[in-house]
Amino acid sequence: MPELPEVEVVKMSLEPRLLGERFRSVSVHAPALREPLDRPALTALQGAKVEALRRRSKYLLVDLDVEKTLAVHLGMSGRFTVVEPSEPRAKHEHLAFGLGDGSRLRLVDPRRFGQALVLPTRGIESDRHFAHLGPEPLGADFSGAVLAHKAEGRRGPIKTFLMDARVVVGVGNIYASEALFRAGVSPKRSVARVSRATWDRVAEAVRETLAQAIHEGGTTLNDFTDGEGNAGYFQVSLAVYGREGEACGRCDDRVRRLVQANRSSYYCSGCQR
DNA sequence: CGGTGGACCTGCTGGC
DNA sequence: TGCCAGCAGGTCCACC
Repeated sequence: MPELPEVEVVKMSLEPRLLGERFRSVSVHAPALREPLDRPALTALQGAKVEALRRRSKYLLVDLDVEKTLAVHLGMSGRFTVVEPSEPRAKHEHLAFGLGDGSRLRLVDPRRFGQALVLPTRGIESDRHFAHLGPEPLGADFSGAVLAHKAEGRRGPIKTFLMDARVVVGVGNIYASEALFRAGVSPKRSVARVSRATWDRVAEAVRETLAQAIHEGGTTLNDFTDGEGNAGYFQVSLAVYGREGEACGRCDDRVRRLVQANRSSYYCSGCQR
């Protein structure tokens, strides 16, 4: 489900709802997501007040007034939403925080690839989950020059390269295909054969694709929603992802699918070289 | 050393 | 209708 745009959309939608709220209660229902949940650390957040919401990579960061940050990763199937008090516990509701009016902030994640970590707010960047991460694609530290530099001495296809969080964070399987279509670059192209000017085009395409997806509320393929349960609509704007066999909107070719590093890539061989 | 394949999990869809 | 294979938005790690 969630790549950078989806996490950003969840963050923005939860912000007005959570800022200044206190966690009146904490319920931990699952022993583990990707990692075992730290039940004592999570339950110790009872009474803490939300001071800020941030995003780093695909992690949603909830800064609390006890010098702790709740870091939530949605994995493939996670949903982090506020629901009414009357809403019954969902089948895969692994974690929930009671709020002042009786509603609750809950993490539902059927596949359990997500994470919920309690980390010290100060120095969170040096935590093992964050230390290796590359630049934010929508930040000032990301550019064609950075991509060109990181590609030096590397081999392999550009699509896999863009999905490497050490290179740039937040670009997952959907937006890697979409950005490469926008840039007119084949997902099969070796990073060793990309010119400096093309790296600039790729960096720009990544930025534009992600920014547009955020603007359109993220991509809802199956069940993604923001923090209030609203679906996104970028799926309507997808040019190639999930469109194998359909006509390319830009030339007379048809969209093809191939598998790279065990993931489906979608592209148009007519306009992507 | 870097890149790929498999593993982790549940649920849905399509073919027989 | 049932069963099974294949696939799904992420990430880590063993193995070439």
